[in-house]
Amino acid sequence: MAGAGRVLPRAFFDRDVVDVARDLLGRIVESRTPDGFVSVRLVETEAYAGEDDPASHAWRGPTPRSAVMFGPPGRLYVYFTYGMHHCANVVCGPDGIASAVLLRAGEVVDGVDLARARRRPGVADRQLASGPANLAMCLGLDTGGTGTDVVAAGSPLRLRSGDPVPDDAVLAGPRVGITRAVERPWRFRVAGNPYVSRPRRAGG
DNA sequence: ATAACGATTAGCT
DNA sequence: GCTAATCGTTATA
Repeated sequence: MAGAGRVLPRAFFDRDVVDVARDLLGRIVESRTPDGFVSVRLVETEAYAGEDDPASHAWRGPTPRSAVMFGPPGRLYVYFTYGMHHCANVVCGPDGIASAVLLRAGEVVDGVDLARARRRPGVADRQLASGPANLAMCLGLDTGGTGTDVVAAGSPLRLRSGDPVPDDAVLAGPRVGITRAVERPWRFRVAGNPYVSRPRRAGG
């Protein structure tokens, strides 16, 4: 919204996915749907580096589900998992290189009422978007959002420049919920921020 | 056609 | 810390 800065250009996403994941902290994701507007300040992300990354959905080449990851940067990849959850990624790197950043957590800064309505009743505000599935829920995203161009004018989901987080305020640690390539420290979060996905030890 | 499992979460011990 | 919930995707036959 006003004050959230300019819409991030496609070139922002057309870079090394690890750099993009770190640089997305402090940026604003905004969702505009028929039922309203919600915006979230990102505080936690993860990088997935495509065919070279055993933890990535793109690891063994394109499938119907992961096809969008192999396309141009700036598109959404929303997948359904555990029979009940949706998680949202933004495709990064040049066309043909399947990498993406998983949006893991954030602070709802606008449209809090709508975000609350999309979550179970009674959820604390600091937990509204704490976790990738919770964040996707706040934004009203499901697999139908896959392919959305977050750079296009009038897109229902866009990213704005917000206030970038300086490197010395960023913690890097292992990614969550994966069993392969666990050692790659490609989860990034804002140090000491209360809106990160559920309480974890510092440095983790 | 079928089986195994997952980039999770909430609730309970 | 442990586990049920729940179904699309993927691999295998």
